[in-house]
Amino acid sequence: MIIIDYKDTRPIYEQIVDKFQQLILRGILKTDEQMPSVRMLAMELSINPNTIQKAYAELERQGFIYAVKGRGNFVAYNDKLLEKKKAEIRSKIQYICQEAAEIGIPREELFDFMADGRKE
Amino acid sequence: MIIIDYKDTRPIYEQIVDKFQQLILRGILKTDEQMPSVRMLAMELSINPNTIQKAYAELERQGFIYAVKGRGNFVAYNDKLLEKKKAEIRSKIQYICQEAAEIGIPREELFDFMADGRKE
Amino acid sequence: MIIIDYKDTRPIYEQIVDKFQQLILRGILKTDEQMPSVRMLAMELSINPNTIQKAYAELERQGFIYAVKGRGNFVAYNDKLLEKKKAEIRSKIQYICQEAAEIGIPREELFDFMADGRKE
Amino acid sequence: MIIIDYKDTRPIYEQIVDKFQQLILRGILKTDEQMPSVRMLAMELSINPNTIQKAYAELERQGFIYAVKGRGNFVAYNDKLLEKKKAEIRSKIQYICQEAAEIGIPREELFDFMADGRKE
DNA sequence: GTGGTCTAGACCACA
DNA sequence: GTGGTCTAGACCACA
Repeated sequence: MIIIDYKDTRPIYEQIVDKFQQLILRGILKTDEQMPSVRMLAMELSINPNTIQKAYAELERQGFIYAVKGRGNFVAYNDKLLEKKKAEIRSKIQYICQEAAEIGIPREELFDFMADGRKE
Repeated sequence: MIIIDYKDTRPIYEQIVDKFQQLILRGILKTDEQMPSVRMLAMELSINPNTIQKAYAELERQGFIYAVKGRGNFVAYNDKLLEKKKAEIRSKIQYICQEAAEIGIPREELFDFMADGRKE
Repeated sequence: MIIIDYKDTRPIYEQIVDKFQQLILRGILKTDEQMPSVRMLAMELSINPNTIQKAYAELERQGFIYAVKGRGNFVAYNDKLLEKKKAEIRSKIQYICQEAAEIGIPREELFDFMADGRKE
Repeated sequence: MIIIDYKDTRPIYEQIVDKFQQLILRGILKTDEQMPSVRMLAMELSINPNTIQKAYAELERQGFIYAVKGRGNFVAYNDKLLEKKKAEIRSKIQYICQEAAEIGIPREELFDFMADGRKE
């Protein structure tokens, strides 16, 4: 379910957070479904349990999961999560637009970049 | 000319690199114009000369400036730099598009995000 | 494995880069094998960690290794590296050939120089 | 006669030394001919007289010129200079051959590199 | 004065 | 423990 790309420049915990966000937002992990336990997942991925812990803490902070002491972590999907994630993406896009504007790239070209991506 | 944002999560040297890229790509710094000296800029920004050194080394590696020992650093603008920077931005946009696609955000919405940014 | 020659005029970090390039290109260090950690190697060679850091950053930039935060640096050998290194050597040879041509040394003599080296 | 390339990575004094070596070895500057004065050349090239001084000192050290106090610098060409320069080039070639050998490039390929250069 | 290299050592994020 | 960034400051080559 989760595959870590060690050649990815992003930290491992971030890759895990991203992956679970996708699984939850796309409905592959359903509300109240149990998340894999920290230890199991750490074993499965051969990584440090601390790293999973950090990823889960971040997912909880963002409202994607909730922890029940002694029982584990569970999916906490609700309608607002998608909105949050969208806002995040929106903010990233606008940051790049600004970067482009600062060196004089017209917005039309950015639209083209998006269209290009579709074909690849 | 250069302002460091200590709230920015990016390292200082990277902020400096970005800022000079803009100044050069926008033509504010002209070809063969002398860059501020490592020591002077370090003093002006109250940061360590090594940090400026690192930023300048990166700019040189990317082809934005060239160093002449004992004389200083100079702007090395050439036509391909803008193309390179565009390719970089294009790649970032497509990465985000993919991220959006993975959670089911239609591309039309991304276009809207771009349009929004224009008004702000 | 790595020996620094203090009589060498080249900077230390460059000697380290060269040495690791050799070890990787000759296959002595295999793909995905872990590099010695920055601190360990610094201790072993009795030089400053920053210098190793600089060498590793350069090796990463050239595509010889990749860094994973919190885990270490790993060999990233790929087929193109040898080609790149060859192109570098080719360029050096042609530079010297030109130097020789400028003072009227016939190319045949240069071939002899190469042959001489074989016996030494 | 002398043109400095500020985009050349080599130091200016070295470019000057190289250029005069060529002029002398090719016989364009004849034995006992007077060299341009340090000040004149510095003015002409718009560079620091110290730099010319350093270049001339190096040329003298290598036996290419000799200084007469109060009169100037003069060309000291003799048969051994060409031999010296050849030995220098020979040494550079053999260094590169060794570098190539260390990563397993067969000597035949180096011969090809030389041949290639001829056509370009 | 100008850039480049290096040391010594701190502090942070990540695993 | 591991890499990455940064400071403070020295020393060298070059102009």
